[in-house]
Amino acid sequence: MSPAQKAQPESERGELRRQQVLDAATTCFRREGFHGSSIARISRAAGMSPGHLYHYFANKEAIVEAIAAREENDLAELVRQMEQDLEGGDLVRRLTRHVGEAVERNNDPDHVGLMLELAAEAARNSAVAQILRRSDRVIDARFVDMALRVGIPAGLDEAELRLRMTMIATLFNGLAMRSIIDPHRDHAATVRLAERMIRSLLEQP
Amino acid sequence: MSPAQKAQPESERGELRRQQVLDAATTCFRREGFHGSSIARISRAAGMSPGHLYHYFANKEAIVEAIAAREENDLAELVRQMEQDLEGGDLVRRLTRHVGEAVERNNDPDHVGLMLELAAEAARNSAVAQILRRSDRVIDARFVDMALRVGIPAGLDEAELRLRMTMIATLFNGLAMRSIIDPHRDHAATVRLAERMIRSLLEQP
Amino acid sequence: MSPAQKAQPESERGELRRQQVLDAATTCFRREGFHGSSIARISRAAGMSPGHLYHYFANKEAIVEAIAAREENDLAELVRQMEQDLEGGDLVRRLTRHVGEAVERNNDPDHVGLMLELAAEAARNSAVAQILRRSDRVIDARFVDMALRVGIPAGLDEAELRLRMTMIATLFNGLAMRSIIDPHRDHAATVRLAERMIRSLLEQP
Amino acid sequence: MSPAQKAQPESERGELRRQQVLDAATTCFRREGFHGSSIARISRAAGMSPGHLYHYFANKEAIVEAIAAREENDLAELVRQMEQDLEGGDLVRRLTRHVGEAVERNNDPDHVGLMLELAAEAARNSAVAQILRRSDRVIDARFVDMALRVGIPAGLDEAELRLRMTMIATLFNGLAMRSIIDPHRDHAATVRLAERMIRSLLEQP
DNA sequence: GATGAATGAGTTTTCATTCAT
DNA sequence: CATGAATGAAAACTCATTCAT
Repeated sequence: MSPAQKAQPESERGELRRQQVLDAATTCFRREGFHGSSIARISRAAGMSPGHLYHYFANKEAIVEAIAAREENDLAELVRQMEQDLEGGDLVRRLTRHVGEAVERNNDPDHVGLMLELAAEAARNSAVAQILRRSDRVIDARFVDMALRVGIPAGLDEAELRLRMTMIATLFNGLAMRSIIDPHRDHAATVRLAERMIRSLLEQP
Repeated sequence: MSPAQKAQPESERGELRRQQVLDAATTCFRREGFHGSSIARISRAAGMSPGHLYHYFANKEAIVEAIAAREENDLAELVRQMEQDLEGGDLVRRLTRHVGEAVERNNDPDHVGLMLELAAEAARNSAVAQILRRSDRVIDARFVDMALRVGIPAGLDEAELRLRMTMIATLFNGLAMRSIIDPHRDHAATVRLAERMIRSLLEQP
Repeated sequence: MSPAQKAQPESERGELRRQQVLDAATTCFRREGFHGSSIARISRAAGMSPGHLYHYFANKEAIVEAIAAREENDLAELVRQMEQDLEGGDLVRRLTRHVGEAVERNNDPDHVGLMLELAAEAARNSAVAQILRRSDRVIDARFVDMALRVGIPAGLDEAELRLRMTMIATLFNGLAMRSIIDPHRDHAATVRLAERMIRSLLEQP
Repeated sequence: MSPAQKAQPESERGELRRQQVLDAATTCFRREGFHGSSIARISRAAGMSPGHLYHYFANKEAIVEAIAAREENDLAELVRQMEQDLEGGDLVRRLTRHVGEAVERNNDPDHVGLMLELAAEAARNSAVAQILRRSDRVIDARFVDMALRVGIPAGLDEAELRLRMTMIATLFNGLAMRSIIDPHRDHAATVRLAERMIRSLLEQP
């Protein structure tokens, strides 16, 4: 309650608490799924009373939606890494440099679990589906932007690039799903073949 | 009403009722998810009392497991079609002939919804995960069998073939997931690029 | 279906099946209590279908009552042994000769469990209470008869003898209850003190 | 509304509500037994919703256990009376002065009903059995303490005293059970004979 | 006599949500 | 802002009982 703390805009502290809830809920959802995570548990994990949680979210559904909005598209991290990559090279070289990590991310049961949870929810809940769609479009645009900056393979126009990028995203989605069925897959072979498939998408017009 | 007549239909009728439950549950699960489908609803959809449903399944979990076991691997239909395909040609040609239909299947919200539901469940429920893993291994073996009969690309041994086939399965899994986010995707382009990716996996050693 | 079998009085075979149910129910009740034993389980234990069980008993309550009626008073076995005892001696000597066994019976968790189950039921269910009361009176009469034949302690009339005998029964009931709380009690000491208490009831007018 | 004022009543109120549940459950259990008393009924009797009852008890079993813990050993009241008895005299005289009341207590259907219910439960539920055992040991120790203070009969060591005290407890347990079968027994005669049995345990080494 | 499929009310328990403080 | 007591409508599951065969 120091003056400094009080001077902090109300909304800032509120936003912090809101994020606390989302972090707690994310952890719970990963471990137990949406339906396995009660408000009581989430609020306890967030260090707040169940009643107070409703100060920040209208209902449980709103938490799910907020998490869906916050949860990044699978390619987001890949794009970020490519954007920050100073080594250069053409698009394919830049991409393949980070495939290994992307494959690894899609083998992490925590990451994959929440993704599947969200996808399954989106299949039945159009509000969640729209949220995911929106964040997909955002990362899509960012990827294309970056590709245009770096230089896109000869013979591809922007529309075709967009299509091919979508297939890369599709491949990573698939890797996520398969990690459930085949959690001990051969990492090196997976990376090698994923790279090959990506190259096949970008190297020839 | 001879014993023979009576014995047969009795057990058959039980099996029929069991399948009735699974069909009803599948419908419910697609629409509402596992946790959104109450036993009351499922039993009503199956035309039976909730109590009686427990004659056929020990608990809700057992229904989920039975559905997981019944639900075919994504490649199963593809392999079946290739096996029945009389037009011949090498492995790649046979495969690509059916990619269009496979892409279409993975755009069907009903099919995809249940698949995601199962995958999300498997991420937290090892019993379901094992069931999916088992049926994956079965179709895997069948695919390899067929490929060996048809003739596998030069330079690939069986182990490498298996790895590549897994990537094809992965791709279809990815198509399923993306169909949620992007349900109106360009079918023709998707087929074209999927074929290209598959070819990249099988045409070069 | 041989003539001989058919000649058997219907009621005899029926009675046998009835007893089968009671035996099965007794076993179940001992292990799981009345409320823990479902008709399904009892009928399975009796080797008959649940539906058919209702051929012999109107409802579950009727089974409980039949078992209460069949279940002997705690003193019944003691009296039987005394009646068959050829060694002779006066009443006290005859009694004390069998106290050890009676104590042992009241330490058997199976015997005691059913007894308590019946007593607890009787406390809330007057039909069962009356049944227990009736069988108590029967054994009571038998004990007094035997005592009169053997010769009762000087100074006791029949009414007083009856009262004292009741206290002996009470003592055994108490031993049954305590065996739950103190299952590893010192058997020898228990017998010694029980004998002493019984002697105190019968040796002095 | 100072913190101190607020803190105290808060936790006290919770304890009060908890006791409300136990009181309500005790009443229900007496009348209908454990298994005949549904949570719905208990919560209604406690003036609270079924859901809220689970704020105070993890499950029905926990209520049973709490009642078992609260329910005093049969001798507890007797020992209390003897401790407060200012008239003095030796152990036997002190004891016999309160036998009448103890017999009466063991004729009260409410008291006896719950006791039998607990005993029957303990016969199949080791958690409950242990609780009863523990409270038995406590009162046991208190009885022996008191006896040592008052002076124990010549010729008895502490171990033997404990054994005999156990037989007194056994006798009262027996009186409880018999009160179900023979609710209209002759009170005076019962007291007279119970005293005699107790005296036989304590007057001669 | 005998079966076991079928019912539906009832059980314990959980949980999102509200509200007095 | 914050608590947590309180609700009541579900949920999964059980079971005595009935009845067509």
